[in-house]
Amino acid sequence: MYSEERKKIVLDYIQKYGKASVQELTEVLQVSEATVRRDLKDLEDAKLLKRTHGGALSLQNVNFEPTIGEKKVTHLKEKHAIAKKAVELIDEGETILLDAGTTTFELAKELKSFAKLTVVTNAINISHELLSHPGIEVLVVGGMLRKETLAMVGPVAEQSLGMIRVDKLFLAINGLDLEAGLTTPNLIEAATKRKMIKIAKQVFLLADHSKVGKVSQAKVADIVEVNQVILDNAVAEDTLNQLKTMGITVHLVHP
Amino acid sequence: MYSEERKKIVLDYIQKYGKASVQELTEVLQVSEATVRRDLKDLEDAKLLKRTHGGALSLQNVNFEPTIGEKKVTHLKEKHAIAKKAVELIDEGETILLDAGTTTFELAKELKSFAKLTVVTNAINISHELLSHPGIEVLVVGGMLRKETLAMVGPVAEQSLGMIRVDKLFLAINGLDLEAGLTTPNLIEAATKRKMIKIAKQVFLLADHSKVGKVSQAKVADIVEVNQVILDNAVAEDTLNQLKTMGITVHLVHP
DNA sequence: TCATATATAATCAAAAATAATCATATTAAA
DNA sequence: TTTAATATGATTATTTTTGATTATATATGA
Repeated sequence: MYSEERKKIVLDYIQKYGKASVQELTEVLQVSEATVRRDLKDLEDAKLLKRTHGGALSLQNVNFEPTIGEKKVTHLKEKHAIAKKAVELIDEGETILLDAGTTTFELAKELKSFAKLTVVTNAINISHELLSHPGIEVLVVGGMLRKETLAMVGPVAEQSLGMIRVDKLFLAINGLDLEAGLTTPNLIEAATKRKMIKIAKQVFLLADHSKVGKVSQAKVADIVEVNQVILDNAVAEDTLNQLKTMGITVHLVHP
Repeated sequence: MYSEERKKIVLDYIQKYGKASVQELTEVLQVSEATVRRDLKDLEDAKLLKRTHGGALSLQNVNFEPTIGEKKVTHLKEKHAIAKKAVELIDEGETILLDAGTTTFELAKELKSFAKLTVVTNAINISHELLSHPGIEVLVVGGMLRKETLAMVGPVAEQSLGMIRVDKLFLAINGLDLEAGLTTPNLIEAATKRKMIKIAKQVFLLADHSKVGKVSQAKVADIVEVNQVILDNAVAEDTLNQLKTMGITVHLVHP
C-alpha cells in the first residue's frame, strides 16, 4: 500500500468517526505508530485535519459551531450597519416587534434616540437592554426561554403575540434561500416567528450575507411574505435582482 | 477524550448556560480541577471566554451584565436568609412561580442545586439569572415591562398566567398588614399578583420585617389567601401569633 | 478591618505520546 | 543488477499532559 492510499483511508476514517487515535490507525493501516504520526503530520500540514496528543480530529470537530457569541464577533460590522439602516426605517411613535437575534440586539442598542416608541420583543437580552432607554415602552412576549438564542417561544409566546398588532416586525433568520425560503434550526422557534409575521403590518428581514443561500431544518415562511429586506453588500447581484423581482424592497448597506 | 474535544465541550457549555464553574466542568469532563483551569486559561488566551474566580463566563454575558441601574437593596441579609429558607421548601421536579422582587431574585440565585425544576417568572432579572442554571427550565410570563421593579405585568401577563398552573408561588410584597392585607404601590402590578395567586396550589409569602405593618395604594389580596409566610425574626411576636391564628404556617429565619 | 474559607497558581512526579535517530527494507532509476 | 533515494520500524530521548500537593491570592462575612 502506498502512503497516499493510507492517507486517504485516514481521512475517510476521521470523516466517519470525527476522530481517530494513533493506536486505532496502526490497527486499521497495519503500520507502526511512527508511520501513522508521519501521515498525520502531512495531513495536518495540508490542513485536512487537526492533530492532538494521542490522535487527530476532523476540522469540523474543532471549528467551533457558529454560535451567537462568535457570529456576533465575526459579522459584527455587517450587523451593525444593517441595524443602523433599520433604525432609519422606524418612525417616532410606532410599535415595532424585535425578534430575538444578534442583529436585532444591535438594533435595540441603537434605539436610544427615540422619544416615544413601543417595542415588543421575545428576546430576553433585548428586553434587558431596553430598560435603559427612557422613551421606550417595552412589551415582553413570554414563553419558554431558549437558552441557545435567548428567545421566548412556544404556545405562551404565540398566545401573547395574538393579543398584539405591530406596525413593523424586524425579523432575524438563520437561512435565507430563494427556493427554500426562510429557515431556522428550531421547529418551535420557527412557529413563533411565523406568528410574528402574522401580526405585523410590515415585515423587515435583517440578514447579513452569511445567511444567504443557507437552509436550516425548520421553515418559517416563504420569502414573499417579507416586505423589505436589509442586506450587506457582499450578496450576489443575482440574488438581489431576484428579490426585487418578487416585489421585495431591498436595502443594501456598506459596512 | 482529547484536549481539543474538551475545550469544545467547555465552549458549548458556556455558550449554552452563559457561564460555568470549575466544579461543574470537572464533573462534565471528568478531569481534575487543574486540567479544567488549564483549559480555561487556553480558551481565555484565545479570547473565547472570560475567566472569573470560580469559573468562566461567555463573552456575551460579560457585555450583558452592566447597564441596569440597580437601586440599593435594603435588608439584604434578611432577604438572603429568607431566600435560603424558601429553597428548603421546594422539591425536585416541581413547577414554581417566582414573583418579581429582590427577595425572589435572591431565591432564584439559590436554585443551582436543583437537577430538574420548572420556574415560571414575570421578572426580567430572574429570567436572566436562570439562564445559567442548567437543570432549570424557564417559562417567562410576558407583559409590559415595569422599569421600577423589572416585572412584566398587565393583560398579556395575566393571559399568559392563565395558561399555567404551578405547585408553589413565591410572592413578594410591599406591604403586609393584618387588616389591610397585602398591598403594593402599582394597580396593574397588583392585578398581576392576584392572578398569580389564582393559579398556584400553594402561596408562599416572602417578607422581611420592614414590610410588616406597611400599607400601599393597591390591594393584592387578603392575608388568608397565603398558605405559608417566611419572615425574619425582627417581627413582633404578636403579629406572628395572629398570622398563626389565621391558619398560616409561619417560618422564621435568623439572619 | 480582619479572619476564614475558597480558589488559583506553582511545582513536581508519573504516565503517555511524540520526535529524533538510526538501521533496515522497499522502490525507482540508471 | 546496481545504486541512490525514499519509506518504514525499532529504539531512545524528549516533550506533553495530567493530577496531586503546597503555597499564594482572592473573596466573603463577622
